[in-house]
Amino acid sequence: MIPAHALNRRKTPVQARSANTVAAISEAAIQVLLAHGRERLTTTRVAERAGVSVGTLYQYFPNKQSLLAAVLQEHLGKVMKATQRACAEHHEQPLATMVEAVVQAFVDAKLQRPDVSVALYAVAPDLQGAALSQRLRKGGLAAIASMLTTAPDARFDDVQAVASIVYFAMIGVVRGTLESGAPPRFVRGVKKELATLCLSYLMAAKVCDH
Amino acid sequence: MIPAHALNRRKTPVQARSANTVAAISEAAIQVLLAHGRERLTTTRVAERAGVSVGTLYQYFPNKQSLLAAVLQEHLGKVMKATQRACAEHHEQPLATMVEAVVQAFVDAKLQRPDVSVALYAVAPDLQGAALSQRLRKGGLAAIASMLTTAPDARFDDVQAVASIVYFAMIGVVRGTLESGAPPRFVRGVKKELATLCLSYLMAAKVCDH
Amino acid sequence: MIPAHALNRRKTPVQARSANTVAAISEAAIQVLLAHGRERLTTTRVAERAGVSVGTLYQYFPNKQSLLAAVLQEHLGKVMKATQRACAEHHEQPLATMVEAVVQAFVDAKLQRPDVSVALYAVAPDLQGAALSQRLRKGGLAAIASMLTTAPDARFDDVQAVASIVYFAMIGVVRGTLESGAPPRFVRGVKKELATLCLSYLMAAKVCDH
Amino acid sequence: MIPAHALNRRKTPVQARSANTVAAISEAAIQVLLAHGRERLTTTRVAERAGVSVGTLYQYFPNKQSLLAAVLQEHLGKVMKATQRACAEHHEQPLATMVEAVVQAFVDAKLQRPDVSVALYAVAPDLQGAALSQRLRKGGLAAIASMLTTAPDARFDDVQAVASIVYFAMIGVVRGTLESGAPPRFVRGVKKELATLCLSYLMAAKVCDH
DNA sequence: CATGAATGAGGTTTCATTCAT
DNA sequence: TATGAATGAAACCTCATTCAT
Repeated sequence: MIPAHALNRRKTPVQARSANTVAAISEAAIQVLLAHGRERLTTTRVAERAGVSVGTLYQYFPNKQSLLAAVLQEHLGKVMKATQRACAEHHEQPLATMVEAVVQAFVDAKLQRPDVSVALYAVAPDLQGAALSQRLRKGGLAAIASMLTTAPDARFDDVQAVASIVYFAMIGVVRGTLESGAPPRFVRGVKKELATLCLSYLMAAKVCDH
Repeated sequence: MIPAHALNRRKTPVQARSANTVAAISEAAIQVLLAHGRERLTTTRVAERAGVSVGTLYQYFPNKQSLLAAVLQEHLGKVMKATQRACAEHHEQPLATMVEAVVQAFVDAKLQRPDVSVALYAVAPDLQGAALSQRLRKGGLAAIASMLTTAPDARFDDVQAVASIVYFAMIGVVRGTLESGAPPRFVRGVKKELATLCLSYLMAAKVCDH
Repeated sequence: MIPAHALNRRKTPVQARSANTVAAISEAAIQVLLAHGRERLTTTRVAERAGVSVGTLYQYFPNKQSLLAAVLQEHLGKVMKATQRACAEHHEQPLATMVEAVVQAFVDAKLQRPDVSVALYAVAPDLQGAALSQRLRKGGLAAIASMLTTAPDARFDDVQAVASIVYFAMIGVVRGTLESGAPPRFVRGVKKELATLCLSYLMAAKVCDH
Repeated sequence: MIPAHALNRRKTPVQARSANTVAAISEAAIQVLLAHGRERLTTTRVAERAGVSVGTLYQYFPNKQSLLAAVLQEHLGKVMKATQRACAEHHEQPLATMVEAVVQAFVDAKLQRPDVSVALYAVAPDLQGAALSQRLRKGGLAAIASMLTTAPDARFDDVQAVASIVYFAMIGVVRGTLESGAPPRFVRGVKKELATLCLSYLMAAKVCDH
């Protein structure tokens, strides 16, 4: 419906004032999402919360979708970046080290703002958001797969497949736990289990002669 | 906003004709969801697709939410039922058997209508849907936990925690795979990996003296 | 911008009630145009004036443009029909008779609702309206040209060209007179001059040997 | 709504720089009109196209209407001036000479920028524009009427009426031809026909005893 | 003088829901 | 019971205009 390019921001803030405004709007979007839920997130409400007028909002975001996309992008982007960094930094390490590092990075990133994570689960499916999620998923997957290839103590028949199992399991466990309403503190405790889950699977899945 | 009881159906279809109508509407809702996406699912469109008038739709569902809730309920309910049955039927079996049975049941149920599964991911977050998902999640979790308790070859410190890891991992892997756009056929192939994932975790997590 | 098909009406009124509603809306559009001018013609105002809600308006017209197009179509259509009929009914007549008949028909049709004519001059240029005007112009032109071909007392080198001069002159004179704010009564008096204008031109333009 | 005096320009450009700016803005308005159409002509877009900021635009024009009025004024003014000059210069000439001169002047002026002529047809009706058109029309009419009075070879019962017929016919033919999408070159060819139209009418309309 | 970020009234359009037929 | 015309609140978005920098 909405052409893809319509999701980009309208103007890059040049003056300091603008930069603030844009940040305020993004943050307001999250606040409204948390306070009112996806259905009741309206551009007017977001602008109001950000302390600007609707018109201002539309100076920076061509439409509602693009605003949500930006917010989603920012959040999921951070998580993916963290994951990718962890992967990159642990090439050639033993499986156990890899797993622990990635799980740690992923969970910590998600828990940076647990409420936002949960709220955004509801936003992602919105049409264009799907494509975005897709892209980010691919990025994470690729990073994990390429890391696994370098493991000195394991070799896999189909790294892609193995990586996706691990990745999706990780995502699923964190999401499930968060959505269960568990306090972030508790979620953090899940890290150990998650590491066990991934590591034991990888050990079981690796080609045996190592 | 909408009181919980308003999500129930308006009248129980007593005549055969009514039952058909209700079924047609539910199915139409799914079709519209698939064809137009959540945002463009309107009661009028659903009614039209079902071959009835909006008025008729509102005879059976007090509001749009209740319609979506019913659809979601039906689908997720089936999956949960299948999972629960598998659990119940494999009490007191060795871990390996348990895991295989549950994974099999869960995945098969989800793949009954893979497109619908994917489409419904977008519907679930809608306010009341969250509560519904919550309930269904709890049901699945309880069934798995209680099954695991009876395993002759394993004992767990915190079955609840272990069960939720397994359950969420399962959900995550299936969801991730489906959303990646993988063909159902491929998803079926994931069953083996999923069983490995769960089983190896359970073996690693069990209290050691067995 | 707006695809052409989006200018058609949304549903054909089946019940008597609907037919009334549609008529009321069209008429209201004209009233608002006369009372407030093109710039201040809003769908809300039209609906209000028609005594229905905006929603109702949009049941019959997919957008504002289509409403205006319908009104324009109706008015200009009538004028063109009248012109075409006059042409058809005076094939093979002497030039003088032809001219008088056509001028008479055209002016009378326009003066049926002089205020509407004037108001609609402002509406026509709106993007899609241009195409519509174009079509109607072509219709009138063709009718006149084909009539002129049958004149027993004249032959023309380029009937198309001659016809368009006559037609445009007619349109221009009526429009100019109406826009000058002359009372309809006066405009009617212009008919004689208009006939003279057209006839003397045709006599001067015809190939001489008649 | 807008008081008439608000249509005047805000400051008279005294410095050369200002004069350039004003010209650039006017020209930009035309460009935008041609490229985007009346509906999508916005002050921001005009300013952008002119290479200045909106603020600057508002330094010279108190509001959008005044900008359009200025553009219209400029264009129609030229046409009227040309017409008036031709009239003034051919007092006391034979009818045929008069007609040829005026037609020539009018058409040439209009064809100076045919695209602009067409585009401006859409702008004229905008509320205040009507008054402007009115004024200009009157000017042209008066010039023609007063010229006709001096014709040595003709006398008219009602010069005003005769002049308006001629004038409106001229306007109508040129407008109709331009709006038909005919290339300017072709329109130029119409001049001869137009002269015939006007002259033969005047001959027929004059009081006979000459 | 020029800039362009900010404003916010107001326009178009949608859609869940009702109710007379 | 079924219908579908009617409703109108409320959403999204635009754009003329101002004013602090």
